[in-house]
Amino acid sequence: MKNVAALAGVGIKTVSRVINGEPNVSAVTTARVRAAADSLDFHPDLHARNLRRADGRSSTLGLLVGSVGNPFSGAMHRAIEDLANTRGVAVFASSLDDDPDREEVAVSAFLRRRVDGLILTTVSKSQGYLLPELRRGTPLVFVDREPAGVEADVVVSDNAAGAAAATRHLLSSGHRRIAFLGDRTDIQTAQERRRGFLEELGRAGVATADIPVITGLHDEDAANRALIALLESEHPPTAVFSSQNLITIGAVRGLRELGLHRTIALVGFDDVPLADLLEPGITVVAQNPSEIGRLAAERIFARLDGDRSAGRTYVVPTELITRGSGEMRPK
Amino acid sequence: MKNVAALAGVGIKTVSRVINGEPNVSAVTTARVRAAADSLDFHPDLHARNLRRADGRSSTLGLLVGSVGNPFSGAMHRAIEDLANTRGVAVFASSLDDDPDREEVAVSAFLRRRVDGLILTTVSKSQGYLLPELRRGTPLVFVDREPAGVEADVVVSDNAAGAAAATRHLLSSGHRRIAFLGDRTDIQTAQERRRGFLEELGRAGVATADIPVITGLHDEDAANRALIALLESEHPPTAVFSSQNLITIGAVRGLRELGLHRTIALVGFDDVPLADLLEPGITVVAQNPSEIGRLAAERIFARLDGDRSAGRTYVVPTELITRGSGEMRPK
DNA sequence: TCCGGTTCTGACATCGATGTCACAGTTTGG
DNA sequence: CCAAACTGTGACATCGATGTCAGAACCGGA
Repeated sequence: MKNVAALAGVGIKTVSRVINGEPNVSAVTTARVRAAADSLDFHPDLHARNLRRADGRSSTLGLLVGSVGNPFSGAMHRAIEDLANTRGVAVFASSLDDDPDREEVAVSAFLRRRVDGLILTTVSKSQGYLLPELRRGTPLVFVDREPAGVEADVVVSDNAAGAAAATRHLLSSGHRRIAFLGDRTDIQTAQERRRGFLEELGRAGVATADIPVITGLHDEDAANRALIALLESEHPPTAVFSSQNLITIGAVRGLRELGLHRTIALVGFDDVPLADLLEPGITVVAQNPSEIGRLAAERIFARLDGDRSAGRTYVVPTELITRGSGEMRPK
Repeated sequence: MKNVAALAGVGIKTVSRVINGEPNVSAVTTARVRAAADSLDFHPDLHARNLRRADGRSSTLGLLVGSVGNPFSGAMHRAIEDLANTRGVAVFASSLDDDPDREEVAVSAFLRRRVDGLILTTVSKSQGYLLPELRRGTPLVFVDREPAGVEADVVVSDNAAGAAAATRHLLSSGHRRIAFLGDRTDIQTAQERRRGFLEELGRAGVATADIPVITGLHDEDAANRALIALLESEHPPTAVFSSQNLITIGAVRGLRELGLHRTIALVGFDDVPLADLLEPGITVVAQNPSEIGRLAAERIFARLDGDRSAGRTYVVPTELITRGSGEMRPK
């Protein structure tokens, strides 16, 4: 900026005025400054500006997700970006791989960069470490999973209700022996989905004692192996509820390997790409990651705009999409 | 930092020394400063540091992709993030939706934030506007598509060779009338793939005059409709080469709608999730987005570490994965 | 005891911008 | 015609950190 000022033969403050469109600069001066800035390819330093500015905003958001490589996170990220873009806010994203140790490190990296707000998919046991930051006024929104030990805005899918709907769907086709394939139990949504599943069975009067409930599956392979073992056991289920997309894919592979994909019913939680082109198509309870992202960003910006209301939980509904795999009746 | 210094009863420079692990601070003072910093939940301001620091690095990278919601970009993003993480560098990502107007705006937003390097998927006609930045020493890596008017590192898939391999594969099954479904011709990779396709036909001595070459398809729907029109025409092709993943999906849907998915051969460029579970499985020429991302990040950091060699183009090989759809012979 | 060399520490300028304020020159209104 | 108000401009402090430098306290050796 100093260089621009020197080249234009004006004071740096006048350059600042031109760059920021402040009034009271003559047309001639403005033109001279513009020309100088262009010829030097000048881009104002947002961080330096932020340092002095009254509101101290960095026009930056931090996003913590499972992995930026996963479609659910990607869709959320995109929705957040779209809203942030309209305000000139840039988004940092960081992948956690559901590893609690990385959570606090990643948050700290964002805080050091003075993000205006944080949108996070929780992994660790407690988010108490965020309390000082919350008190400092940094808007916080938890997405996909509910936090522990912090009161803030939360945007989640209706996990229990979605799981219940999936279960009800299988029950209504006459299934009674429905296997549950679940993710690691330290993941909050995994618990919720299991709860929804079991409660729905309870409501239907199905004894849950000998229902196969398998948890701790965190990838395709584990799900695949678990399902095969189950189907080869003495009392195989007639239907399967796979409570996460990778698990669903693992389950589909397992069913195909045993040639049972037209025999055993399957409903998955979370949509899977191309699920409609498989034979049979995979029936799923779909989440709405774009809507989750959009809402989260909306909350952040509302807080930045001065909303001081108490933290609220926003529940985004899930949708049962029937495609064939979930409508087969028990043999 | 001033507050920490006051609370610990030392000068701010001493706090700076403790935070940065500089030598010559007594154990007692260090402990006092640490305690004060903890009790105030102090996070040093990276931007302020960056302002004064000799190297002027912001520990930040800018990434421009098609869309953070698309799996190809996601995989690339993830690989870049993983490498960046090992150096404490955070990554900004921005989606362009292949819209040239957004490119320069997004780059400018990154430049204002003083990113240490830029990794970009080019959309606009010319990247000449980046020359001043390049001269200034900001490392630039172009990924997926080659730039125009700028000499820098480039990491791309072997588009022409991949397309040629796909074409060869179809030719070897006896197909002669192979349709080409392509993306917008202003996208550089789309051109390359078309070139690879046509050249391979030429090498095989197939007259390209009456080969259906359709371009300008940018989404599933357009591809779907184009293929259906083609198959219902007077001289339908016996095989299809769909040169991009959304086009492949649209083509698969088209074939199914007409009941021709076991009759017309199909090879796609770019892998598609769950392609192996379809019937028939989709034969594709797969790219390696993780490797592209990894290489790009590696180049950026090499430049930051002082590599001054001339810009080079790195070509990441593609891989033909046969799954059924590409191995059907013409009827 | 005194000297030179460490070790520890803080005052101050600085990075690139903005906020405040003072000041000169130009209008405007009575 | 002069005071008041407005317009256009730049000097300087400031944001939160680090780099420089100088000074105080302490050390060991002659």
